Amino acid sequence: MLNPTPPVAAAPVLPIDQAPFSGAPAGGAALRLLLPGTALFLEGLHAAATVRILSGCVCLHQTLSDGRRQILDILGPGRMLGAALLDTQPAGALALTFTRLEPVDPEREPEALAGALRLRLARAQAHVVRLGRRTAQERIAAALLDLSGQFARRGRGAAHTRFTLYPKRADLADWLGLTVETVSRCLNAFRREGLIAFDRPEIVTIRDRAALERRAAGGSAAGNPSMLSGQTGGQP
Amino acid sequence: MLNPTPPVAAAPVLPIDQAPFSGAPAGGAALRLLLPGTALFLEGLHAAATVRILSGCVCLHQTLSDGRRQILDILGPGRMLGAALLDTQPAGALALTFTRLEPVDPEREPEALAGALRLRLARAQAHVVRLGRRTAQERIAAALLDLSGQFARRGRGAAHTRFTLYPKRADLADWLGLTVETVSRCLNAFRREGLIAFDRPEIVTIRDRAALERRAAGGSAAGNPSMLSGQTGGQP
DNA sequence: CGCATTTTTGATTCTTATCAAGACGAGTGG
DNA sequence: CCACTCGTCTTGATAAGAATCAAAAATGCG
Repeated sequence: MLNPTPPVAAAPVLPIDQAPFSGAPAGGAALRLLLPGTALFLEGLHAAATVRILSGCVCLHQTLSDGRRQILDILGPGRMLGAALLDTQPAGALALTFTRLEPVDPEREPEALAGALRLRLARAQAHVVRLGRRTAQERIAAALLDLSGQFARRGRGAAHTRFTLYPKRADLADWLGLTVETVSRCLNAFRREGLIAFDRPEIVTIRDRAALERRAAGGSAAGNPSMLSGQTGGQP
Repeated sequence: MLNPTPPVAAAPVLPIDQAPFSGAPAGGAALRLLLPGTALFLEGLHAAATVRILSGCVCLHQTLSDGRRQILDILGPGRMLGAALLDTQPAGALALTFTRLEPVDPEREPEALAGALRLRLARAQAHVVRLGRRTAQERIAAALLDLSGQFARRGRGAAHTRFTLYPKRADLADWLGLTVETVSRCLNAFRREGLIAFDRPEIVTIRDRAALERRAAGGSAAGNPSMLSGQTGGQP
């Protein structure tokens, strides 16, 4: 079990409040725009830095001693990031696309911070469930549902089923404990079966959400209609 | 991927403040003693109930729609359990041995509660790392180190290396996303190699902690000395 | 266009789940 | 005390799933 994902073509590692492309919007508080691939240096982060994602996508990850990388969570708009949400473990964050951040003052909204912490825990536990004794297809199906919840913009009325899959195949692999090849095979299997559709690998459409949910819950191709599991989060 | 663990020979499911064998110790606050196999009903738990484990062992678990069970965490003395630490997900707790609980007043020690929440998150993330793309032996090795940290009573001076493995093989399997057979095979492989020792399956001695740490970090039998990973928690 | 990255597909190997059955221990009842 | 049962643990044989190895398409960029 090896073959660490080759070191990401790393953008410069920056302390969280020196991210590139800073802007100063109306309110006076600094807004930040991150380039895809920008790494936020969160390990020895000083206390007060907490931000909220306005748009884009960030992954939280941990690099293991043997070079393997484990992505802990993938965060979309509305989710928070920073000191209090950071644990003792060495961890880092990486922008997966152009991402806008907004500073959060923990004094002004302590509730939001506590809520974010609970959300992180709930999602971490949901992810444990996704990883424990589940097949590759179950994991991928659950991941697609999770990400669609975070990144599909819901029109009023019916939910849009098309969304941008910001994490690349390698990111999904590192998140779900699989290999790039397996991720690709599963996605294409789902496409052949008509559960999802995509022309370019990054734009995914969910064609049969119910079937995907069955897959995520352990139902095989021949559907076993049962309650769905997991799926925590979504846009607040 | 199936074969749900057969339904645990379940003890009665009780609201957390009606656990059997209640006692009233000196302080006036109620102490509770749980029998092995006692299930604490945590799903729709009303707000104020929070307890601290004084002795024994409790596992937090989630039962999936298809009957499979995922153990989220295994808690030893000092760890807390209850409302604020409980997430939206349907979850339950199970005493794995005789367990004494002490009620905690969130008003009197809000810090402890916040700390417990952070510890839970840190451990959940560590567990994600354990489950993601790691071999059975790596998972078992990491689990043994974790549990020894929580359950080996440290004499002053050198740490004791013998501890009670409260979770049974089936519990370990449900925790680590493996099967009972694989858990048994790994433990016996470690024993044959002299990393650990046990006469009865429940009393384990760590004979070569450094080697176990290498295994947990991904080193094969032919050791690759590298930094250890994971292992969060321990007795406070 | 040519190069680098990402994605896809195929062939093979390895790990672990699955299926099956035996060993051990503790508790029960004759 | 022993035969019996039940639950747990162990061990073996086989098969399914995913990793690995290898290489070809697709995509994006300078």
